[in-house]
Amino acid sequence: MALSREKILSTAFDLLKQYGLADLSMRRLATELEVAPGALYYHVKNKQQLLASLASRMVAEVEFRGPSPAKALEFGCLELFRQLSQVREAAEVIRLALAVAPESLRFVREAARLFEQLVDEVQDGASGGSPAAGQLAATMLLHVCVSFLEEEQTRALLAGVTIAEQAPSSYIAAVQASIAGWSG
Amino acid sequence: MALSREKILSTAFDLLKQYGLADLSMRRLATELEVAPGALYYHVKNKQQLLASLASRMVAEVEFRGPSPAKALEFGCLELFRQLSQVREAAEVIRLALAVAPESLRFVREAARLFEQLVDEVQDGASGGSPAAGQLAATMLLHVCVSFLEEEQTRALLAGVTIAEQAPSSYIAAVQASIAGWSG
DNA sequence: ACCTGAACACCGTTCAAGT
DNA sequence: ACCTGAACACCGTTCAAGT
Repeated sequence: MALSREKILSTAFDLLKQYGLADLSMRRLATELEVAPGALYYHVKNKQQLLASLASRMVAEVEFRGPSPAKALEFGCLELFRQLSQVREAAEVIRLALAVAPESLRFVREAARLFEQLVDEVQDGASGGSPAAGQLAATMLLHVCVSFLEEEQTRALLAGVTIAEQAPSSYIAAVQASIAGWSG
Repeated sequence: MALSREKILSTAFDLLKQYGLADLSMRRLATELEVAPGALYYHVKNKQQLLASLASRMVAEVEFRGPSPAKALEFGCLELFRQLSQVREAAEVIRLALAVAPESLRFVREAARLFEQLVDEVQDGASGGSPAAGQLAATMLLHVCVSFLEEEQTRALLAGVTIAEQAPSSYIAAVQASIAGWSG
């Protein structure tokens, strides 16, 4: 089968899950795909862009559902934890994308929208929270989520146990604090 | 002058400030110090430990002062911004230390103590917030601070301007939200 | 005790040349 | 259009040998 951007991305994802970020090199990826290193650069611009695309894919399926903006945000964060818990070094990859192009992440766009609704609701005038503030809150929330996820993953690694898919109470507390702090 | 751990650390700090993390390699550092690369390993265990020590030094002088725990925390975060604003890639270096050994950072220990006081105050019984919760809140706060600092630094870099030492309102809002969310 | 020289096992990226 | 081969300019870390 010929090389393709899609094939590169999915193999990179497998490598990340199995061996971690340190072993996800362009050369290792090329070896895995049985091509020369240079071949990759015909399909992706560079390693940074590849990792940003990987981040998008990692959070692409997270959905926000709930009776209120606050509940939907909380739900989305729990979904996020479930989907990233088994992905080694998910935090670093997400942060890279957050630094380079936050709006490229569906999670950020959705969460920003919900934060704006949340502020509208609390202030219950209609003038509305500014979109900039919404995006700020959304990136903060994602930063908090991945930081706590990372802490749990590190803990699990050191303890030699597999991490639960269900987010621990400390994670939930941090998420609720972040949401509450923003809508107060 | 003979090589020493101290000299290595301060030169590494200079390199970080001037050229950024990507150019802070063990080999570059050795060249700057006019020694062979291997010489460094007589004084530091490895690059990771060197960066963790650098992180400690970067936040060592931040002090928390104010009439209440909440105000002191806010003050400390503003101090943090001032002290890190001119340090390129401060965020990445701090996060590394947070992942490896959070309690090695004075900032985390102090903030944890203040969060415990804060919770005691609000609940105004004396039984006390657990130390684990305090440290959790402290690491979250530091994660939020460096994430927002990073965002400002990136923005300034793209705009081609030098970042202000005074924290912007978005930073202050994020800090207040984090503190408020935890004491609610 | 402290440092050098040299090696080992890697990196990301580019680019002429081939098919 | 797509890929190889080979190079360029680097990495972190180790370790025998020297002073």
